[in-house]
Amino acid sequence: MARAKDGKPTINDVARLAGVSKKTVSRVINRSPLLNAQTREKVEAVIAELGYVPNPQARALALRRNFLIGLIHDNPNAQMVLGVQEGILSAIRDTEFALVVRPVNRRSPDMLDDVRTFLDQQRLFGVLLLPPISENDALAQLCDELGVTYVRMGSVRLDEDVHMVASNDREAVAKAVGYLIGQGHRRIGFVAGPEGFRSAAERALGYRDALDSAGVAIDETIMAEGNYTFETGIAAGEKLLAASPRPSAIFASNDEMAAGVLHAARSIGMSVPEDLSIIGFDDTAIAAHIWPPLTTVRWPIQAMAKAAAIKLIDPVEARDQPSHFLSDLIERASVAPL
Amino acid sequence: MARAKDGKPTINDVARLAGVSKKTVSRVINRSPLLNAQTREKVEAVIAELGYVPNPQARALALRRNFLIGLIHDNPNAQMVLGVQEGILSAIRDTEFALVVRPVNRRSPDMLDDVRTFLDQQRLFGVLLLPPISENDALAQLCDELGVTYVRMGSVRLDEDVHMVASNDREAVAKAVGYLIGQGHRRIGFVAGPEGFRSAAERALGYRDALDSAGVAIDETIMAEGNYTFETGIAAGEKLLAASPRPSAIFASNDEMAAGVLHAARSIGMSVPEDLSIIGFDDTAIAAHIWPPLTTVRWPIQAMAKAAAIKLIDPVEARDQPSHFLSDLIERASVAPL
DNA sequence: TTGTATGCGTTATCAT
DNA sequence: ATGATAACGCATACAA
Repeated sequence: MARAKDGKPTINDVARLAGVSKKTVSRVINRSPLLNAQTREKVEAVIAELGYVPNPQARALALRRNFLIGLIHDNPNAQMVLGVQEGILSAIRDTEFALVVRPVNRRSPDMLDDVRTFLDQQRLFGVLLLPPISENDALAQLCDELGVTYVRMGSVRLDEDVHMVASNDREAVAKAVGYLIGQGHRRIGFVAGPEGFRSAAERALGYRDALDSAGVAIDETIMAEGNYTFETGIAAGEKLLAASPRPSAIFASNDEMAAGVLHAARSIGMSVPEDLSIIGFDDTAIAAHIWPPLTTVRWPIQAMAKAAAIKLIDPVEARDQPSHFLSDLIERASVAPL
Repeated sequence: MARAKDGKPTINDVARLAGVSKKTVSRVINRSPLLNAQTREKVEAVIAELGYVPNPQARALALRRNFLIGLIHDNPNAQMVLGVQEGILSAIRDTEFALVVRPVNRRSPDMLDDVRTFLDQQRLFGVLLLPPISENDALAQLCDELGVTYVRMGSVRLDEDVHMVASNDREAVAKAVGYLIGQGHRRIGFVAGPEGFRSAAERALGYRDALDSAGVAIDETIMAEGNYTFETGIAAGEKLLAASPRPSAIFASNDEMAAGVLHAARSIGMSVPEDLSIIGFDDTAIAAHIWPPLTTVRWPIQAMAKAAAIKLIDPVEARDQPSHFLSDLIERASVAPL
C-alpha cells in the first residue's frame, strides 16, 4: 500500500518507498543543499512515480504561515482590481501559492480591526495593498506589527522600494498635457480628483508642471474638482465650458469624469474633438467604448501587480523587480490639433 | 504563562486555565449539544478573557478541508466578477471563511488539469463557478469527483438546486423585448451572443418568445450574431441597419454589443432614441456612461453570489436560499416610443 | 457529560 | 549526510 486511504500519497509513503526518513524527503522538497545527489535522485524518482504533492495545510501548520497572498482593496475600479488579480496570478502560477481577496470599506471606522482579524486568522504570507487604501500608513504599519510582509501599489512612491510598486502619475499627466500643448492647445482646462487622494494631488502637479514648462499661466477659472464619478465630471465640464474664453482642451483626472466632460460638451452642442479635445486617465472600459474613443493614460497594472507579487513571495527575485513604472498615453480619437 | 511563545493563545491554554481537557474546549467551540452548561460557561469565559481564536490551519489539517471558498471564473466582465466577490464576502463576513480567487482560461486545453491541481492542493471547502465556465459539465463533475461542493451561477437552471443559482435570461429578455413592443415597436432587430454560450441561446429564445406572443413574425434579415464585443456589435449594427425596412428598435444580447450598435447607428447619422431604440444586457459600467444612457437588463449579481456562498458554507441555511432570480429591466434613455 | 490516546502531514531539534 | 522524535493546534474514536 503506497498511499493513504483517501488516495493522496503523503510524505510517509514517499519515505517508505524510497527507503529513507521523512526528514530526508522533506529536505528534497525544500531543496536543502546538504544532500547526497544519489539520495535526492532516488527520492525524486519516487515522488514523480507517486505524483506526490506536499499538503499545504500541514505545511501551514508546521511553518505557522500560510501560502496565501492577500489582496486588500477598496474597489477603486473593477477593471483595475481584476487586472491586479490577473497580474498576481501570473506570478504565482505553478507555485503553491493562492490568492485570497479581501474587499474592505475605507470609510468604515473598524476597517483596521477588520483587517487585523483577517490577517491574524489567515496568517497570510503577504498582502498587496491597492490604492486608494494603500495610501493609509496606519494600514501598512499594522501589517508590520502583525509580521505580514506587504507591498503597496500607488501613484507615487510612499514607502521603501521593497514595499512599493509605484507609477509616476505626475510625470504621466505632464506628458499627456504636454501632448495637448504639442497639438497647439494653450487654454487647457483641468478636472482634479477628490482631495485626500494622493493620485489626485500627483495628477494636479503634473498638470502644473506641463503648463509651467510651456510658459502657460495657471487659470483657476478653467480648473474644477470632482470625486472621480461621471456625475461630478458633468458638473466640472459645465463649469469649465462656461468660462470665457472657453478652453480648447480639457484633461480630466480619470476616465469617468472625462466621460462626464464629454457629455457636458455634447449637451451644449459642441463636438469632440473638433470643438474640444479631451484626455482622461485609467483606460477603463468606458474609455474605449464611448464616442469618440477617449485618449487616456494607462497604468501598466498587470506588470505592476506581477512585480508586487514576486516581491512578496520570492525574496531573491524581489531584488530584480522594479518599483517604478511608467504609464502609457493611449492615443485614441478625442484629441485634435487646435 | 497563559499563552504560547508567539502570543496567540491555543486550545491548550484555554483548557489549562479552565481546568478542563482540550476535548471539552473543542466541544465548546464546535457547539456540541452534550455539554454541561456550567462547564460551557466556564470555558467560554476563559476564551473571552484570552481572546482565543481557533487556528484555521490546524483545523484544516485535522479536518482535511480548508475554510476557503473558491471563485473560479473566466473573466466574463470585470464588474460581474467584482460584484460576485462582494456578494460572497457579505456571506462570509464574520465567519472564519476566506475567499480565494482563481481565474482560468476557458480555451486552454489543460484548463481542467489546472483546476484539478488547484482544488486538489488547496482542499477548498467549496467553489463557486461563474459563467461562462459554469456551463462546462465536465468541470462540475470534476468538483464532484474531488469531493468539493460546488455551486454554479448561470443564465438558466443547468443543475440541481443545491448546485445552482440561476437567473432567467429567457424570461428577462422576453420582458425587455415585450417592453419595446409595448412602446409600439414591431420591427425589432436582434443581436445574438456567440454560439456555444448558454446565455446567448437563452436570450435568443426570449426574443422569439416575445415576438411570438405579440404575433410578430421572425425576420432573419434583422438578426445577427456577435461575440459579446464592441467591435462585433458595430458589425451587427451595420448589418441590421442596412436591412429594409430598417428596424425601429434593436435588442443586443449584451451592453458592449449594444454600445457597438449605438456607434453604428450614429455613424450613419441616426439619433438614438429618436430614430432607433436600443436595449442591452448586463448593466455594465458603459451602459450608464455612454450617451444616451442605455436601457438594459441587470442580474441581481450580489444577491445571487451571496445565496451561492451560503449554499456552500451553511447546509442548514442553504435550504432557504433561492436558486432562481429575476433580472431587472433598467430603464434609461435609449428607448423611445415609436 | 468528560477525558485519554491518537492521528492529520509537515517541519524543527538534536542526535549520530 | 541522514534519522528518530518531538512539535504545530485541533479533531475523532473510544473509554470512563
